[in-house]
Parts: sequence; structure tokens; C-alpha cells
Amino acid sequence: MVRVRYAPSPTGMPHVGNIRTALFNWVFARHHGGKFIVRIEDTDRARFVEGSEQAILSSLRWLGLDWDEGPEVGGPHAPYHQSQRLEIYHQIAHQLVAEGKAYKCFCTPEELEQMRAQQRAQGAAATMYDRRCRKLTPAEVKAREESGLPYVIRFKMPLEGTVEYEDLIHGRTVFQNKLTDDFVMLKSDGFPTYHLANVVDDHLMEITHVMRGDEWISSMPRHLNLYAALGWAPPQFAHLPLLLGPDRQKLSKRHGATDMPEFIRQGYLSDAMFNFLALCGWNPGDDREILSRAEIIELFSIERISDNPFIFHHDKLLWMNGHYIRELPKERLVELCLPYLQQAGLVPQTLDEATRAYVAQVVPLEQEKMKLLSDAPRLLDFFFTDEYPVDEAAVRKWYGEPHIPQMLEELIRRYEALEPFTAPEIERVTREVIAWLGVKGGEVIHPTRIALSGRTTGPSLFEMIEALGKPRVLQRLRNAQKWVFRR
RNA sequence: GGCCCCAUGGUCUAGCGGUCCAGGACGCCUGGUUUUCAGCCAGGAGGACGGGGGUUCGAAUCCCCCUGGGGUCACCA
Repeated sequence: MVRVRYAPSPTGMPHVGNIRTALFNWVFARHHGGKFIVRIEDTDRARFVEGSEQAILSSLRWLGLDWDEGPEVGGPHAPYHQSQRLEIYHQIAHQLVAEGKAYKCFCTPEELEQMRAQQRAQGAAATMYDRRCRKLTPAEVKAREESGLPYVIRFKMPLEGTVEYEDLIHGRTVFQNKLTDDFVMLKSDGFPTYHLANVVDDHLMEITHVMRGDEWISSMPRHLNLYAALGWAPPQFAHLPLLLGPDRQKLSKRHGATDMPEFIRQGYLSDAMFNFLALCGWNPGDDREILSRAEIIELFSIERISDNPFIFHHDKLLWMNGHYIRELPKERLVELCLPYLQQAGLVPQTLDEATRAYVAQVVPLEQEKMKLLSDAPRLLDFFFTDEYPVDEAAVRKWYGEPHIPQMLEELIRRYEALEPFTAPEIERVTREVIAWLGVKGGEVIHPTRIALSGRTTGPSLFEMIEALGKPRVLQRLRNAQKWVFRR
């Protein structure tokens, strides 16, 4: 039985890279009919951010990543918050001390910093704990303990030899033990470090495969030696390629949106995000890129995970989101865009039937142009308000033309009398005006569009006119007459 | 700097010794469709696969070195 886990720490908004890791684990579990476990690694009180756990969990839910065990759902290995498992880590850490595989260290942070500074000054290749407390005699330890000195528990790394493992993505990797120092397992506040808590919980929760970011590879000697010291068989490891920004540096805020709540706010679709994230380091092996959750689950395999870093470019995500928006049923699109229109103040929070119908009529007109749901207000504002931006250059270009006054007058006259006021009818009479004026279609269509929406681009004109409705159209055309007069 | 990871067009990626004068997608450009934009359709530019050595009848594909990029060296994860 495959059992994988996603183990975020609630230290901020969930980062895309992190969610990508969650997604790979989830897909892997679903592919194998295994279990997906969420475990909250809240062992750093200093970096704890209130509300971030909720943001993480809701991001998972938004993407459709449900968990079989974890917060809110419980499970056979509860609790799933490491802060509630302190006794376990304590017990194990002290057991290792008793077995001579770990030791208490009384060095203060200041002492350690001084030590590192000295090492750096001496040109050390890497700073390393010099193991001074490893050499303490039992009597010395006892004395310090009795005088109430705080201590951490450090793991005794082997001084020689190597550890190796077979990474499911990178293959066999070997490390020399002497290059890793005696790392802290249990902090002086009684909380475990990642290394201890992670290893202990992965074992206790019977995790079979650990899929995490490449930045953890360098911790493998610690983890491997810990497993060995505990007499436990390590799970399989698969280290995923890192997500980088376009400048090849670790993806961060200056590269644009990086946290999931922000992507959601911007109006990315869950399906698009899922699809894109799945392709961040994985591919199905053929040319397909648009893939459903079901297809991804079916095709997923660790062998097809790339081992080079993935540069996260928003433009492809944006394209994919546009694709998914175009595929949306109209009703769904309307439903998804509504909150954005409301937030922009274009549509009231509580709407009557007429407004609802109007929104439903108008939103699909710009469906193929939308890349983000948040594009809706910008694209559709003129349908809801008279306070929309006007392209002055376009007005200047068209409203100096000699046929405009007549055109407006004629349009107003015919539209006013037109019944029913529908796109085909509107097109028919508009074409009559074009013929009557003896101008090209565009010479009427463009200035009319400007008169009605303030811009040169927009939905198909006749449908737009029908949707706007006769009163609004007539009013805006009359308004345009005033502009012409003013020239 | 030590250790580790990585290396196919701007980006993602297919390729796992010959079927590759390297395929697809995004982006970019051109043309078509059209009342505009977008979309859609068609086409195009752009890489001799980071460099150098090997192995082999034959290498983008295997090996080595170099170079470049990244990760990591915390009582953070």
C-alpha cells in the first residue's frame, strides 16, 4: 500500500512550489490507490504564522487534493500536528541519548555564532559544529544540567564512512558522513527539528515514499543515519526539481504571484492550475499538455519526472488558463465571474432576476478574450456603468469624419424604431445605414463601438448592442452627438 | 569555498545508440477568417542538442574532464 504525505509548515502563505509537491504526492497516491496524508509540521514557533494552516488546507481543497488522513479528517496515526506529538520526539531523542547515539549540548546560540565566525575567519569551507559537547564527561553533563542550563539534543553523526540511497529521480547518491555535523534533533524549547520529527513521523505513519523538493537532498545523510540509528528501514525517496523564477533564482515574490491564495484571487481556474502544476517537472511522455485530473492520475509515474529545475513562466500558465476559461460552460463562467464584477462595484451584492439575467447575457460575450477571471471587470465595465474609460485617441480619430453626424442621427432614428431589438435586426438596420451613407462597414462600426463602449475593441458589435439594450444605446449615441458638436 | 544536484531553441519538454539534417507546446513574426480585439486555421523565424575528450561502424542519447547554473552548509523548514 502506497502511503505518501504532504508535510507543510504553517509559516506563511502556501507557495506554488510547495503546492506542486502536494499535488505530485496526491497524484501518486491516487494513481496507486494509496493514501495521501497531510501532516502539519508546526515545530517552529518563531516562524509560525496565524492563519497559514487554513490557507494551506483551503488551497489543497481548491485544487481538489483531498487527504485520507490529517487535520480535520483525523486518522489512525493522529494527531497530525507535530506540536501535539512532542512526547514522542522527546522519548525518542532521549532514548538515543541513553543509547549513546545522541548527546546533550549546552552551547548557547552566541557561542555557536562565535564558533562559526571564527571558522569563517579561518577560511573554513563550511561551518560545522565542532562537537565540543560531544566530548563532555557524564559528570560535566550532570553538573550543567543541575545548574539549570538549557540544552539541545544533538545526533552523533558517524565520524567516517558513507551513506547512500537510490533516489527514484536522481539515482544512486553517496555522501560522506564526516561532512555533516552533529545536527540538533531536539531544540532547547522541547520542540523537535525537522530532521527528527520528519523521520519519526514518516516511520510511525508508515510512509512508503517521500516526495519533496530537491533542496532536501543535502539533508539525506542526516535522515539516513537517523533511520539507521533508530533501526528503521527508510522509505523510498524522490526529490523533485525545484521551481525557479525566470532569472533562475529560487521562485519568490519579485517574480510575480507565488502563493496559491494570490493565484486564486487573480482568477486562475482550479483545473488549469492543476494541469499546469502537474506539468511542472512531469510530462506524460507524448505531446499532450491539456490533461484532465483523471488523465494525469492515470498517466502519472515517477519515472517521467524530470530531474532538471523548472523555470516558472507565468505566460504559459496564463495561456492555459485562457484555454480552460474558453472551455467553460457559459453558466459556470458567469458564476465564476460574478464575484469579480461585484468586487469591482459593477454589480450589486444582492441581485434581482433582471440583473442576474443581464450578467448571464453579457459575461459570455468576452469569454474567449479572458485569460483570468479577474479580467471580467475590465472587459465588461461599460455594460454596467457609464463611468468607463474612454479611448480619447480613438475618439479624435473617428469623430472628425464628415459622415459621423449623419451616421449618429440615422442610427438613433432606426434603432429607436427597431423592434425586436435583437442582434440580427440590429445588424440589418445598421447595414442599411452603411449602404445609405455609402461608406465602408468599418466606418460605421468602429465609431459606433466607440460611442457605445468608449473603445475600439470589444465583443461582436451587434450582440453588444442587443445586450446593452435600446435605452442605454440611444442614450450613448445621443451623448456622442454632443461630442461631435463640441468639436 | 566543501558537498550534492542539473545541463536539448527565450521558456517547458519529447528523445533513453541508428527511424533526428532533433518533434511538440508557450512566447514571437506572417498570412487567412472577421465589424474590432480575442479566438480559430495555416505558415515562419529561432537549437547542429554548453565546451572538450573518449567508447562505438554509428551519440543529443554511454563514460570522463571542463564550464555554467542551482541547492545546501541554523536550536528554519
